[in-house]
Amino acid sequence: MEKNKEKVTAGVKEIARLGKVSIATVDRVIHNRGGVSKKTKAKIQSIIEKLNYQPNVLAQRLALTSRGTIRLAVLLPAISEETEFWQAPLDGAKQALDEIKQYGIHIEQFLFDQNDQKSFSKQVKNLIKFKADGILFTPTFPEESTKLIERAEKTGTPYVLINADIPQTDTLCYIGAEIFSSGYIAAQLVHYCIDEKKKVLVANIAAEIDNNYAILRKEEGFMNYFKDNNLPNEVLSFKTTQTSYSSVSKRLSGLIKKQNDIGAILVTNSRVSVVAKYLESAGLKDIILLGYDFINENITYLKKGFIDFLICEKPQEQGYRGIMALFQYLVFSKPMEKKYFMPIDIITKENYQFYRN
Amino acid sequence: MEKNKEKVTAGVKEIARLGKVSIATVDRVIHNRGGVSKKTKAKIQSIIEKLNYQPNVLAQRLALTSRGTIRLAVLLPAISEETEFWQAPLDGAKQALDEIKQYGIHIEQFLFDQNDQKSFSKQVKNLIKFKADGILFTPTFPEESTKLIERAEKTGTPYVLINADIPQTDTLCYIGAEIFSSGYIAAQLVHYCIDEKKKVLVANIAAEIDNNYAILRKEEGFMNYFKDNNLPNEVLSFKTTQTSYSSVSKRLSGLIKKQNDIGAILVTNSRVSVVAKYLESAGLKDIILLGYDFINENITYLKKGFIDFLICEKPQEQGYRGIMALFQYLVFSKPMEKKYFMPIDIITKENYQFYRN
DNA sequence: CTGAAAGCGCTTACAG
DNA sequence: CTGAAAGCGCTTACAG
Repeated sequence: MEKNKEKVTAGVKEIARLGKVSIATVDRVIHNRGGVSKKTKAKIQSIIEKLNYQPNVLAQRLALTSRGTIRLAVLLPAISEETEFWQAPLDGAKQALDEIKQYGIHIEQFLFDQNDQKSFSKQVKNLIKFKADGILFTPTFPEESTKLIERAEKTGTPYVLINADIPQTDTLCYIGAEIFSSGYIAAQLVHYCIDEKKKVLVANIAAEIDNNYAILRKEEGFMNYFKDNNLPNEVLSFKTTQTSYSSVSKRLSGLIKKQNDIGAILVTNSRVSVVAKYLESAGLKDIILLGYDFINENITYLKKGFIDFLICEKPQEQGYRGIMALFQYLVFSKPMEKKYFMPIDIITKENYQFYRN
Repeated sequence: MEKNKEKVTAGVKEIARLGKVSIATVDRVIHNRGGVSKKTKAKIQSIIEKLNYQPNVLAQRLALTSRGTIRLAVLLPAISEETEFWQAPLDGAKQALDEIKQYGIHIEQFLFDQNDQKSFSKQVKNLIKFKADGILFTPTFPEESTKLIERAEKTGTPYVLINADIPQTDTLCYIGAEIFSSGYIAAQLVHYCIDEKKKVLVANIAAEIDNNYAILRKEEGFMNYFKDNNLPNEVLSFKTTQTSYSSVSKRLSGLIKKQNDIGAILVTNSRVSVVAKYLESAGLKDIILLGYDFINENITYLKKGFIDFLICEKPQEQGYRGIMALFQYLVFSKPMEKKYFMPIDIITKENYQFYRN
């Protein structure tokens, strides 16, 4: 390999030489640590600017290695029979950990039952006992989450919300989709796929609905598309807190028998596979079915042709970015972005095999 | 911040201590550099395994900083009036450079006119003169590209192809979409959006078509979807090497007057905005229009509703990943993936604002 | 075949 | 307010 020997960037040493000071002083100026005379500070700053100095991140990190472990807490729903969705953010967090564990990062998991508020509260308590340096979580239960946030702000602990934000709250950092849009675009797809005379069914299948901001907001986005575009399609609503297949299929079949002109069904969360299973058993191939999340059961029905579109928001990347944001913030004081909106991906039978969660 | 002082991972020093050798010897064993007695080597290896030693990448890189500059060459089409598409991979390469320039990486650009084979050949010559340590390029002209590859393989220079592969050639590393699928999925969308009685038009608008593998392969994918699914839609073909608006619009309007039942048009590359402009001027709002690439002109017509779907394959990320792969390969001997398929993204009016190229 | 020492660019006690 | 020195974990001449 042919190589040059010239330096690409000047370092603290060079700045110190030009400024006729020690590198310790240069470091003080760079990081505004104080204890430097105005005159020296100005001189060094001007040199830094002239040289367009860029710190060597490698060396920075290396020098900090000995500082001890940083403890991050992850508070997310456990995966359940109902859905494996939450595996993805956890995988993302682990992937991040692999990249940064060398720098003394430790992650502790606090998993709760997403249908049980008490289990959430309990894990919040454990988390507080753990005294994390940073927190990654999803606000499944808004009230308890708000308490956690208040506590974190009091102790100055940085935190990142993923997957869903808390409405009307000024959270430190949210990484996830703009949920309204994520419902809105589902409606656009329906609009492309069905006739104006057909009816549309919105199905909310979750143990907890009224308190579930993500579901409500998605539905809102969905309905608004029809309003905004003056579409004449009749939109029906279907809600159930009984998420088992037997219960859902029974209620669905009753509804579909009454309403004969349903052209499309949107399931507002990852439980779309339950509906797909019903459509398969009932032989209803012509209804366009849309839902959320790239999980195995859903992919199965996507392949079979019973699910037509899955909308996904890279949950794994959300976990990954969340941990990385905390890391960068804690180690390099890098400010966190208030809102980092993930892309809203459209997955079909023909592109799912290339998708990266 | 609460912190632990315990080490997460043992380093070479600890291994040296346990093995009663110097760290230089440990290093020799780790990297198989030779010059170590069998006995010592075995001893050290067993310690390394027992400790599950993971090298500190930071320190590795830092120690290599002084080794001099690595020179990477980027060979891509220049952006032109015709299309700004190639800005994205270049931006990606620059983004990668920002992250790694501290480690002595230099990038030289060789831009050519994608409608002029001679300009490609000329830049290949310049590139060879440059004596790059690694090459990132797109094989716009397959024959010349093959020559470049042969030369690179002879000199042992690693190279990465982006955006399009060379068919039937065993290239070292390809980063981009599976192009056939990228046409196939366009057909799926058409299938969802139009009636069986409607006709479909495939438009190839490019100065060079017969030699353009990407366009041909996309069209193949598109046609195959209709075949595979026994769709009755008549598929018409439209080809022109005159890419200007005046020429395209004239020919299109002639064709559309003759064929009155066109329900959808697919443009096989980024020139879809030209067709959109025509549809706008002709007031043809009901024709579904699909094309490729997230570029400004296309987004404009997406917003206006004349383009319905854009299919994108993250060109910026392709450039980014390409440079990173070369960097990792040259600096850390990390083997390159033979094929890294990008996701095939579907962009509409309602999700484009969250897209990350 | 092996080791002592210098260096990568930064941060951090510590001394003055 | 300022500087000399040690250290982060690794690599690399150089000496033996």
